[in-house]
Amino acid sequence: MTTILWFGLDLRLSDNPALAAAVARNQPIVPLFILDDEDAGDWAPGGASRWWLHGSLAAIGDDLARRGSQLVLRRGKAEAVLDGLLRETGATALYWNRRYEPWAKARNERLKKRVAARGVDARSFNAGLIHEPWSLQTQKGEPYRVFTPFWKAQRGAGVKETALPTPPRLPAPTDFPESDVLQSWALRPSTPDWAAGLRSVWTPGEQGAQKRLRRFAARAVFEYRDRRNMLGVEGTSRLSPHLHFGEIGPRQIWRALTTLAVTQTGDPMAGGVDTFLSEIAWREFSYHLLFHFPALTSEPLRREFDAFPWVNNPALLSAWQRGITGYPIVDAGMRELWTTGWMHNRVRMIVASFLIKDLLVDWRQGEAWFWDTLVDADLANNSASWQWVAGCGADAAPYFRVFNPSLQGANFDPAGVYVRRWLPELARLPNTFLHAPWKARPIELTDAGVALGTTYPRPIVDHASARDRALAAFKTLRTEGFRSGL
DNA sequence: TTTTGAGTTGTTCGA
DNA sequence: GTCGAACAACTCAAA
Repeated sequence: MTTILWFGLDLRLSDNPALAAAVARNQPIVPLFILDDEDAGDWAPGGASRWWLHGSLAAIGDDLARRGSQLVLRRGKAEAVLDGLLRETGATALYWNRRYEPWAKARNERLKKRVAARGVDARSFNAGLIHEPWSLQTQKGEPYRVFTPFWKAQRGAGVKETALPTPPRLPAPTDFPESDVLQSWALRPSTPDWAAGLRSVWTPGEQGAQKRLRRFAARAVFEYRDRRNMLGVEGTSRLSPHLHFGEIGPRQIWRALTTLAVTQTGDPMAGGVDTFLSEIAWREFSYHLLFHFPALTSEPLRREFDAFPWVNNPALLSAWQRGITGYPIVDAGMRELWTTGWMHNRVRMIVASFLIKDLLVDWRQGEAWFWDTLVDADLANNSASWQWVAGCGADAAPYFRVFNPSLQGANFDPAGVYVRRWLPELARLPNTFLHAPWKARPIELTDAGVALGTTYPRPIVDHASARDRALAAFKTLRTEGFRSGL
């Protein structure tokens, strides 16, 4: 009467519906994780995500062991792995929390039918979203295409479900099935080991997630509205990778912050809570879009962008990736990404705008780079956000919104803390020129130890003319409307 | 059915 | 230095 509990992007024991349902069944549980790269195809986790996944699996493995259980690791196509394991264990139930990536959704629906046909109680639950993508809809019964009405609907609906407790023990089978050794999956880099910067910043796993939440709730959330765009301070939650892997759920965050705000002020949305939860809602909106418009990952939602004259220039793309564009705020961001697997949200917009509008490089190239380098790489968020900046997505940025990198730097990093942290070669430049070194006089560069073109690059494009070029290119588009959902 | 108000994150220009 | 307008036109959501 064994239950197989199949983990995915829900690597936590608290408030985990599939786990709670398995425990309630009161039969032996076999916890399982499948490394299903083949199923995921192009969207198998990238390098930074794999590093995180290793840590997260190790953490939940330990948590399960402390509760008398054991995480079973298998690799391959999920349907084949599950066929085998159902046979090995004679399990009569298979529970998991839902995923929404198009490849996973299709696979799991197929799998559920197949397994259920054999008499196995196959059930899926919601651990990853506040509301299922099909449960929020406009009055006409259609998916939302604009964020604000979506957010109003979501806020109005709130979080009804109460938190599910962490089970103190999981009933164990007499024997656990064989498991791969985590190390053998080689999810972490070895030669070269580029993960030192990641290790110094992040603690994958449920406990790391709870710690981040506590830290954010203790202080930063109440200043979130004012400080989230300040690059020199830690004004954001840094919960994104934990959320992606489901080490914490959005409902847990919602409950924790609204409860805190009520206690302190009587208003559940007080201070920065409303602003922060609207960012959580952006994540939900991205999933909403991905669910209803699965082409989101690789095709512009607005059809007219099919004809956009993107520039295929590997040298420009490479300069952007390596953080040698000559625009300090862009280069600082790209190096923060490379070093830590994460980038401040404001800077993500700046570098994305630069790639798309200043370099006219196809947004999908940026999407792919982020996919490989971000520890929080998330198919819904990544796709929706790149489309948003490119102007081809839902509720997209107007075409004339072109970020000026030196102005953005001056506005959001006025003291140069962020740029100096990631570009030490510019550290001695005075603030006046830090975000536009090409404007400094030779003597000022020399004094700061900067040799443009040698120790730090000259700008690879002139922003003013690049802006004009982008505006001209975007103007050629004629509205053709939304890509069909199917 | 028709109408209406609104739509995450910006920049530049000219008064 | 500061401020408002212009940068398009369209689509979405709801009344």
